[in-house]
Amino acid sequence: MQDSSPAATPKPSRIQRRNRKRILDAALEVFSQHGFRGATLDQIAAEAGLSKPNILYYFSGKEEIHVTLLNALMDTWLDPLREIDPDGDPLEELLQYVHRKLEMSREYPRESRLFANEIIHGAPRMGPDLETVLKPLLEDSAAMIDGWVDEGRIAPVDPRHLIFSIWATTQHYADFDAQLQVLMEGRDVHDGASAYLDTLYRRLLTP
Amino acid sequence: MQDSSPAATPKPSRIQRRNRKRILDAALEVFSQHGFRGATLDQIAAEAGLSKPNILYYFSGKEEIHVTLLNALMDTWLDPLREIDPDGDPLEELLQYVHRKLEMSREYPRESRLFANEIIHGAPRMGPDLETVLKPLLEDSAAMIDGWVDEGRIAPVDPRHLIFSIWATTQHYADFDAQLQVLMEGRDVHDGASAYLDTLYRRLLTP
DNA sequence: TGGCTTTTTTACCATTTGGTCAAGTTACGA
DNA sequence: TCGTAACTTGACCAAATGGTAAAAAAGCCA
Repeated sequence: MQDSSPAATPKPSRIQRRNRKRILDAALEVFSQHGFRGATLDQIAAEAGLSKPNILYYFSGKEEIHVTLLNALMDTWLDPLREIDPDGDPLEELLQYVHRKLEMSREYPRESRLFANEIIHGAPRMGPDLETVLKPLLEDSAAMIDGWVDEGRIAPVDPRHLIFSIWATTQHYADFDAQLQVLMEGRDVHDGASAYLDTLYRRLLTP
Repeated sequence: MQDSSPAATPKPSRIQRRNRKRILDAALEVFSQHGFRGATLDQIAAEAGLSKPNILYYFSGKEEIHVTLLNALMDTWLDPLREIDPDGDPLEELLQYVHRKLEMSREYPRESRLFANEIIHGAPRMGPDLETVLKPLLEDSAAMIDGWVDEGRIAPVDPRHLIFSIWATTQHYADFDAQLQVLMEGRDVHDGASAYLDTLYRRLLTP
């Protein structure tokens, strides 16, 4: 069942897989911390425990590493949205979505920052994916929510801005962590956030 | 009433003021678009219509330009929060704050992105300001909101997370503009956002 | 207008950095 | 175990970039 089509990549060897993974892990760390321009191949190489030319043996350049990360990210990042069950209880489904997104911000802050950084700078390497992957998914989700509103199962709300606000509020906890560390010194940020967001969206959506 | 203390900067000439302003304007444009590392002095110089060495005549280096921008930004950025009237109607005061912040995101998206970029990368140049300026203001505001809750004038809510969510939802429209342009192609983003956020926070806070 | 200060430019420099290349070294199937 | 392909590395390079030095030009005031 493995790939065997003619023009495709032959077959990644064990070493290939191991080193590509090392590189991508290291690159995620470095890119999410310093941004694309701020990151250097030397840093990535050091973090990965490989030499710089060796990294360029596995990837054609800095750009390709970055794009690979972004593409891989996109899917996992949107999974929670896909997992919303159109047949479930609307309020609970949406609240669960909020909590899953918040959880992702805590589990994968580097991915969140990588993504935020890319968008802030005009999404120069994500244009196509935004259009072909994100947009259709947003439209589907919006239609679903609109349906729930029409049935009177949640309070009337603009579905797109609802989704934007969920993205904004949950990812904020990953992207602005440095600020929160200063402002919430000592307090448990995550538990407070979870409770607050639950209240926020429950009051918004309860019919 | 002008400055005349001994050790202070003598007196900025007309040319000084004009060129420093040009440089800061240009730097805001370039930094907000490419980030600190991604911006080059040559770009700033071109944008400002000055030569690179001339820029270094007015600022000691790239770093100083960036820090100057960040400091100037901090104050105007927090003004809306300071303008909340403790004696006004709580719900209306908070909603007005939301709208003012949203307005700032639309009027000054470059400033928003500059700030976001700095925080995402760990706030390496804003640590002190966060602690001395932002934190006290947050604490004051939180106390005020807590007071309103205790008096039963707004629904119970965690004041700090409330403020965080206002920051997140409003600034999102500036920081993630590239994404919104793709997703909301054609639609009027701002009007929708204004109406949505009004609903969101009204339902959250109405006692 | 002459002389002083402020401003601007031309020509450089040192470092960083993405990327190349050819010469090793290692893994692995026959 | 031998040969070939896969992998790794040290030595380099060219371009980009932050910054400097000193001379030239422009303002400004008496």
